[in-house]
Amino acid sequence: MGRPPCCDNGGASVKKGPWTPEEDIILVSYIQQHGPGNWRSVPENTGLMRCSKSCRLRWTNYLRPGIKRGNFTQHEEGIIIHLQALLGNKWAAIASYLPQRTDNDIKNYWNTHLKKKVKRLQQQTHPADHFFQHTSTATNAAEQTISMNYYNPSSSNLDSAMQAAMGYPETTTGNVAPAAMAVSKLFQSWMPKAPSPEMADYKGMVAMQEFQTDREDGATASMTSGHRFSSSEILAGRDEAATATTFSVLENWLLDDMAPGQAAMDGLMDISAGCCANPIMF
DNA sequence: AATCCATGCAACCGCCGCACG
DNA sequence: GCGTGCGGCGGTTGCATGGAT
Repeated sequence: MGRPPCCDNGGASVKKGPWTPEEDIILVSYIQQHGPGNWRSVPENTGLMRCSKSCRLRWTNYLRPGIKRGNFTQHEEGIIIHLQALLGNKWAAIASYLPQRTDNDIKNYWNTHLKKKVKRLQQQTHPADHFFQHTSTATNAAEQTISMNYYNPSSSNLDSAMQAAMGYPETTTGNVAPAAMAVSKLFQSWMPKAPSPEMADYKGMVAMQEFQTDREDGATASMTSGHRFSSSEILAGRDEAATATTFSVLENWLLDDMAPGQAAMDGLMDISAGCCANPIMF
């Protein structure tokens, strides 16, 4: 006996396709009353003819307070490129470092913009001299970032150190995959210190206390921004924030407010140097 | 003006991991 | 230990839009 479909909604037909403003309002007002979560009950309690997954997705990707829409900044672009190089297509993990952006947004942006940019630069870059040539002549931070991360610096210090730290055999030096895996594993161990989705929600709460959202949908905007979170909700969020404020060097680097290009370059250099000097600390 | 094509983005689908009984 | 249900994630699709021909 297989699992029943998650979205049969009690046998009623499930609506698909774009959400209407009316549906958005119903969903937002329900979440304002009950909070996000228990998505299974949302269609049942609201009368929305939508799959629970669809409700969750609509909330997290579009309706949730604090979401920043529109063009990505060069700084954000650099962060995404760096993290994609480190983590691979772990969009949720990457999004946790950009709380105002959704994983879907980041994924879309990568697929439509950054992937092409990376590919183009990979094709342009020559193996022998890519490193110094591109770090000195690339026209912006993102391109520098791409060339730093995507052109496999065979047997780079970073790769070697990572392989040593993670116990990879020396023979794998030069093969980017094990090193990338090692970096990924290390990064995963840091993930708990990264801003969590709940933390992102908390930031959203605070943001919504202070600003009127500029969302195009006026009705939805007024409903979401009109809500004021209770002091206990904010304090709960603040407690979590306190546990999340111990940033690692890498996080400081990623979230640094200095010029994006310089921050990315300096950060990468520091990490490489630190890692090679003392892989354990890294 | 009509058609074609590329692009961007919202939403869907299928799989996986975890919690729970 | 096993089955089930749910939430979450990543890949993919389909539609709307705008530019090119």
